[in-house]
Amino acid sequence: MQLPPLVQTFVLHFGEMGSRWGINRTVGQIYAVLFVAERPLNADEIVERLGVSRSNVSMGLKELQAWNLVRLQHVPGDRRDYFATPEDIWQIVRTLVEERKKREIDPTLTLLRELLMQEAATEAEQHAQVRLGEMHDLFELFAGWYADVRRLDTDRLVQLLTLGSKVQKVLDMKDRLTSLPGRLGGRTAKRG
Amino acid sequence: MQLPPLVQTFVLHFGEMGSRWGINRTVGQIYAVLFVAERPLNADEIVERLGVSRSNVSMGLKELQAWNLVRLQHVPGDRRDYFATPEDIWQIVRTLVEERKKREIDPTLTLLRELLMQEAATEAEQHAQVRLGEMHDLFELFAGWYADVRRLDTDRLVQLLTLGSKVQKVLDMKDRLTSLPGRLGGRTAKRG
DNA sequence: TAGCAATTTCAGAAATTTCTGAAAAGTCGA
DNA sequence: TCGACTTTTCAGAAATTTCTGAAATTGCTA
Repeated sequence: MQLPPLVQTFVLHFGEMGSRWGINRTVGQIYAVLFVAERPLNADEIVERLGVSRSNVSMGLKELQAWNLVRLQHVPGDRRDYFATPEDIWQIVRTLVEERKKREIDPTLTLLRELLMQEAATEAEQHAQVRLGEMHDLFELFAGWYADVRRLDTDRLVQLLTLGSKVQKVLDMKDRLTSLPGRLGGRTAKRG
Repeated sequence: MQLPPLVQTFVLHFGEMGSRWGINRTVGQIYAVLFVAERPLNADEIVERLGVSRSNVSMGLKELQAWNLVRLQHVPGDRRDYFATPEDIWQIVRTLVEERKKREIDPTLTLLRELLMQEAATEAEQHAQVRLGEMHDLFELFAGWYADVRRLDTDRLVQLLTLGSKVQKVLDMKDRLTSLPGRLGGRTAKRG
């Protein structure tokens, strides 16, 4: 691995974290290298810096592009593909929110819907369906939340996160000023 | 695997999703079985339903307890340990928020702090530090957000998620009624 | 302390994921 | 169309993670 110490530490850490974020080590490292790079890099430059195989970098870049976490660019007079992370760090947040929804929420929501349509034969299944109903409502709430957050522009996103401990106060305020639709406590919001 | 079809489908799916959520298949399946169960189950009952080894269930339960996702109970006159998922599904949300922070945010935040303390020798390292500074601020914002959300009671949590497409409106409202601390756009909020 | 029931530990087996090298496919200018 | 350069694919190797069975440990009762 051919990197200044400070950068190397960051890249290695990001590689390890990758596995906790659903991407593999090399993909995490590639992202990290591109994130701190002063200019777009081509695949061979990444190979050089990380000391992994060319094919591994190729696959990693493909995955990062699928996640919309890196952008393909071209340098005039150079046929090779160059890659960079989007300049706006907030774009990353929006991307991650979107991908998480797609990978972690939506598939389960689809399955839960199907299971709730089925006829429960036994008593055990009936009880299970009640529980699955609760989970369905929870996931649906999350799906909506993620979808909404994704649509926020950067300023609003920053605001939302900066609210911090004031979330409580703002919710109180909202409470006073608007009427809430439907029932909320206990069983989560009722479907259909 | 000894389960009614509907439950089996759910359990298998949850096992697969587990890997996307940073837990392994069996751990996901154990959680799923407990979630739909009508009463607390002991380890052997879980072994029976899932068809995995006793030791695997033991380790899985240990991990779920570490995550605070299952609770150990005792049945009078029975020496065995019984396990159940907390009755309040919103407790799960709070738990997951907390664990995500602990596993995904905090370690990176710590590292970034350290790297920002270091003296940058080269120009490349100086540029890297600027980028790491941006990432640090982002992670700090997230850490604060997670910490705040974790503290919300169930009603507020439901409210927050139910806001849905009204997030934008509420932020506008907040904008008008309160003064915002510090700078927000462009470079994320400045440190110390 | 012995004897039994339950749980935990852990080394190695099995399964899965990641990575590589070699070959194939794509792209461009002449 | 050829040839040089670049990227992609993919079968098998390597690494990692998960799972198991056997043994050790814990805890209880007598």
